[in-house]
Amino acid sequence: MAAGTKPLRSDAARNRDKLLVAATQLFAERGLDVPLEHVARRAGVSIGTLYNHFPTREALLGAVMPQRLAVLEQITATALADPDPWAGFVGFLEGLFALQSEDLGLNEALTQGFSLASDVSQACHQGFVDAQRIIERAKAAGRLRADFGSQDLITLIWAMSQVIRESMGTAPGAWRRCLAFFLDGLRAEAAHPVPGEAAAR
Amino acid sequence: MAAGTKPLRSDAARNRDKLLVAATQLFAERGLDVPLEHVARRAGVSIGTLYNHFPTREALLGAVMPQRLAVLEQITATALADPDPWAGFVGFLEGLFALQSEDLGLNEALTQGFSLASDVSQACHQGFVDAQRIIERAKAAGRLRADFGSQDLITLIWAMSQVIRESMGTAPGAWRRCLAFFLDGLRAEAAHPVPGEAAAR
DNA sequence: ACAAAACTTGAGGCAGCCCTCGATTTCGTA
DNA sequence: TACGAAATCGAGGGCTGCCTCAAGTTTTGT
Repeated sequence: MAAGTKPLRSDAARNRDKLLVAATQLFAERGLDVPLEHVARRAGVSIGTLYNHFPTREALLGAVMPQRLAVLEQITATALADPDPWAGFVGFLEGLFALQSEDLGLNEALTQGFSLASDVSQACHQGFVDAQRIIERAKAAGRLRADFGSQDLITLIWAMSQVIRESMGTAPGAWRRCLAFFLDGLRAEAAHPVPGEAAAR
Repeated sequence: MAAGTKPLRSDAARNRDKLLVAATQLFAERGLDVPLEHVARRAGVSIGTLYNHFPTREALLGAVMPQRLAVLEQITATALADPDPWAGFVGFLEGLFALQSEDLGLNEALTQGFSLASDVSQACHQGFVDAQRIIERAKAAGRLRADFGSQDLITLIWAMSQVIRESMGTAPGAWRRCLAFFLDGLRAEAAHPVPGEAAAR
């Protein structure tokens, strides 16, 4: 597709694909810190080959994560299409966290978020632009409390990511209960004055 | 005090103290995974000596953390002494999280919580027994939502711990805003029906 | 002042993970 | 088929952190 890069030799293309598949699986199962040797082994390829295709871990991440993050776009679109802005907002969060509960790597990527490879960080930022529209719409409808900003969404993601990680093994789905509590505090009618303006960054 | 253990030679006792001080500092600064070599170095002692006194990392944690966790008892007592049960509940949470924001090791210990050395886990469990009374009192007063259980407190700790860790560097204190949102969802009058019964464990 | 007991020391072995590079194999083409 | 370029392989060197133990040092009681 892209003209910039020369076509790979057939075996090289095959190996690259096997590496992407293995990396996608292992990042999802074990998180972003999985040893690259494990990725190579699952791909049935030597560690040297892995480094041939992806000279750094970030390069591999950059090839794998954007695909996974793209699923979020679908969720965002569905949320914006919902006639009820509040239901859209809630649906967005549930979709986002459900995704995180199936993919530890995605969970970690969204937590550490923007400090990662430019590809990943790029995709994250784009996602947040869209998310902002969901937030604004729910606020405009008078359902989401007015003092909830997009930095608060990031904070919420930090919080829920951890809940998801901790409960993954013993009680998957427990995060839904936590989210329900949190949402009750985000309704406009629940709002009490809050200290300090939205956090930094 | 305890009769079980023989008195240490004076230099040994001195070194043990230096190790405890160094460990307390470094756990607080760098978290529970800090290399034990660093602890030994800060104590001005060789790594072998550290292992003499504390044969495992858990032993060192067991000697350091209970002291830190004891601070919580004071906070709990203050909370229970508050004439307003809701204010006591809120004060307890604010005290707990303020403590966590000053001590990364304590933060991690409370997150990983019960899977640690028996000493630490012991102290955690005791703390939760007390916390339960704070919760019950606030519920009885009709201020805390009735479906909030002590497992939900653990979940809340998971959530807030992460928020604290992530915002430590850039925006210390940002967690207060998040907590305020969450508290607005915990008031009795904010409660909407919530899915599933309290999570496992 | 001395010897035995208590304690300290730090080099060194182990393990996991990172990454490189020269030898070898495979592919595409003429 | 045979050749050169492209790609693969995996042993090995580097690093960090864990933990041990034989040799050396300090304290203590007499």
